[in-house]
Amino acid sequence: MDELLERCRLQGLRITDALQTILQTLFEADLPQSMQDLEAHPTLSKICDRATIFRTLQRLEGIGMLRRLNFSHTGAKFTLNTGDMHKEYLICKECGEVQELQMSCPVHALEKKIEKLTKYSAMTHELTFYGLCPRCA
Amino acid sequence: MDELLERCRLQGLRITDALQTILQTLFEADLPQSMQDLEAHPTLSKICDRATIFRTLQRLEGIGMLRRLNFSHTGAKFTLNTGDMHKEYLICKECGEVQELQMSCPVHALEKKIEKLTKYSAMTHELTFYGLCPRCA
DNA sequence: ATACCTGCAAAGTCTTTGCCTTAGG
DNA sequence: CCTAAGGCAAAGACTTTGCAGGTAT
Repeated sequence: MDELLERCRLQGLRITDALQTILQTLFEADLPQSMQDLEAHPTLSKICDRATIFRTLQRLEGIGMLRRLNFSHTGAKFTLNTGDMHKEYLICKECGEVQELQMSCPVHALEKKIEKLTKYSAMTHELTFYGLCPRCA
Repeated sequence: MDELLERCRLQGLRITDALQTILQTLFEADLPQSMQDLEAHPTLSKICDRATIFRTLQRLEGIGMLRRLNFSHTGAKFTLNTGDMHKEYLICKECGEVQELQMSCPVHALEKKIEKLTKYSAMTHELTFYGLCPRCA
């Protein structure tokens, strides 16, 4: 957590209550959070408003600390960017439940290949699985 | 194309001008189309309005004829669902250019495994690559 | 004839901005 | 101090819906 703040500081961000609380929230949440999740967060909702959350997320994404995930149906969600490693998710098409998948990235090597092949740079990818959870099936 | 219409008919959809033109457009377009792309389409824009496009896409997706792709930045796009096969795409983070990737699906087998492991059914996935195209880099 | 479709316009839903104030470094 | 960050309210950008009238089957 302190390390995260340090990274922000080095990138020139000011350490405000909003910033700290947003980082804290994302840090504690084991699943990606949407703007709305954050707006509804008991602590966060008290100390800052929508616009601040929005702009803070924007800044954090800007310095590469956040990964933005674009899930169908549920809209964008954010999660802390922890280096090379990243997780893939499984979403229920019906109720929107998000589940983290335990596996190493199956397309990492492929990504490099595409980078060479297409002359695109700064490659990243998003891999998301969708299905019906047992309850909704 | 006739086969597509036949599938619609069998599913109980009425063969209207809007339906035919939308299918035609998606059929001819080699890349996924967004609501806005379709609204701006010279032919389509003349014969029906936004709401009709929206509802027609909804119906087509409902009977499994469309695949909805949720790309970052650019919003949802649609492409005809051609059986088991599906394509993956590479998007430029800067200008939004969409490029089709020539490869067989690298996570098909994995999908089955996850299906068993998680008890989710009707599994699908979305795999999209993002990068900076040569011009934007 | 009768569901199903459509157009228009309006209501939603989120995301994003402008502008002036506050406060971190 | 000086500039980044925040609050509030309003503008945007799309997506979605209600309702009255049209049309495929």
